Amino acid sequence: MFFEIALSYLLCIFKLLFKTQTKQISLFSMYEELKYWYLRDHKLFRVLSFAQIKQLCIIVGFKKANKGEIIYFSNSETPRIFLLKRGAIKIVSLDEDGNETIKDIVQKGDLFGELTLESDSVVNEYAKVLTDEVSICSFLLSDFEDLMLRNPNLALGYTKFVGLKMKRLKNNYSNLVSKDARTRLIAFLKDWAEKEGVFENQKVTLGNYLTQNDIAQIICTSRQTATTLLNEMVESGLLEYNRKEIIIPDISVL
Amino acid sequence: MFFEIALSYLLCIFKLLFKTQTKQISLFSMYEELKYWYLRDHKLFRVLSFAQIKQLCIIVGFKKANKGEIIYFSNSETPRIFLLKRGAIKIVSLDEDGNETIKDIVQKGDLFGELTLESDSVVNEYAKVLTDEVSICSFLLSDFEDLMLRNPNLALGYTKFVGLKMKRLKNNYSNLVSKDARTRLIAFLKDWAEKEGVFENQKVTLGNYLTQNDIAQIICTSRQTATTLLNEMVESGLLEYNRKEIIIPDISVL
DNA sequence: TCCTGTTTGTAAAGTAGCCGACAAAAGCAT
DNA sequence: ATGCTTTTGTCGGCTACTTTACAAACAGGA
Repeated sequence: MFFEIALSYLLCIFKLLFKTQTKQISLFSMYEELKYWYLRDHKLFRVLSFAQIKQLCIIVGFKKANKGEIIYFSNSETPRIFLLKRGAIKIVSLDEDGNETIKDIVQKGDLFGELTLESDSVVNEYAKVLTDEVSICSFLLSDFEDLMLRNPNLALGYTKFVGLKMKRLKNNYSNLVSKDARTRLIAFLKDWAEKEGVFENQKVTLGNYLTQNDIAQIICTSRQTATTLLNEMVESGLLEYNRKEIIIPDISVL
Repeated sequence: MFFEIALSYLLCIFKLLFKTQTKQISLFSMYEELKYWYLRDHKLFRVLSFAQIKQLCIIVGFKKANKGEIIYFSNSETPRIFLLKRGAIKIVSLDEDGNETIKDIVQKGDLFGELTLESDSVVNEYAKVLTDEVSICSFLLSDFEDLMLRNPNLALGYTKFVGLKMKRLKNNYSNLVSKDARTRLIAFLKDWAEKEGVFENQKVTLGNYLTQNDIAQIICTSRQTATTLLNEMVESGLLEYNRKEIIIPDISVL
């Protein structure tokens, strides 16, 4: 098993600081430091200075969870935005008829939660942990709004970020309308490869934390169809597939 | 042919002003006045004061067009945001295979264009005028960004606005995934009624500027299916339908 | 190790909605 | 009116998918 990333970060910073300037560094300030790094490496917050982030202290929660765990985050008393620091989760929504659909796969470094800045109580969403373990930090929507009001650059950046999400969704939408399941599967695999794949020339290796059922839901088809398509692709040599990893021998011919 | 709306508006204001206070009002300042009102009645800009809007002068273009006209706006040299002042248009996108899909129906008071603040040259979109005539004004994306940087409140408001669009799209998406064509048609009609319908108790009247083909594209089905469904609904008394208007006798039973 | 729940594989039957084809109706310009 | 274009109505065949159903393979805990 691995240590919590927060801990390792802390340790690292701790060591460094001890060597150079042990005196006035309290544990509290190290905690602040940590928050800084957590936010710091999200591109959204790059526009802010070190001092600014430190000052703001908007992170109010850390959380760690293991595979299979379910994290409820919608209709919470106080709306929050979450930042996934490690691992991957899926956002699942339960509609009135009781069937669950995958809204999104959130990976390391991604934000999720009330991204539209308006909490709507109607939707019933929760997150399910896909990887061995995840760590998540969160801040209050209201704090974030204040922060944006004081930093128009951040607001602009955030708007573009939401815009990007929107563009992706639009793309999925038009795929769903005009392309068949096979094409959608290929598009999804390419996407996934681009985001997380390890490239060796044309060969791409993906750590596979999705079941075929997950994949099916993402590309909006039935589990059986997804299974058949995947096996067909394995058959024709486009793919190597098992529960642990997916290898695409040559992504250019996918 | 009709005159440019800007011109006619100008003329109108011009006349009025001449009667009351001819002295210090220059033509320039009247033009400013006009811009003010155009922006003013979009809720997004309510956070700005009269003086602020006047100062900003971000509107750079007016345009008027008639039914059936096509307005190209994507991949223009300088990215803009447009504000539809009157009428309705559809945003159509042409994909690589040459089939056109309706991206959006834009009604009076709505914004369209590079809403995500990032121009992407990939998509090939244009607008087609649906109503007898429309008037449109536009401003430069860069001006708008500057404006937001100076008015964080506006930036926040805009983000929420984009978020709302996103929410709508998400909703459509999940309808498309889990509901059949009939349900989608009903959902669309309800939506439309809410946005533009004239209510008399449970009876709603809609000015119909869409062809059945348009409707079909909006709910993502074939024209034939849409036609059949509509006729079925007329048959069963849920609807009165003709090319000019749609009447829903009782929206509660739709 | 076995046992149990989850995930994957496969087949057959059923179906919503697409597509092509054609005709009638409506709108529009001359 | 007269033609010409767009829109609407209707039919049947077709197909990509869903659903149901069951079995094999796997994974993880006791």
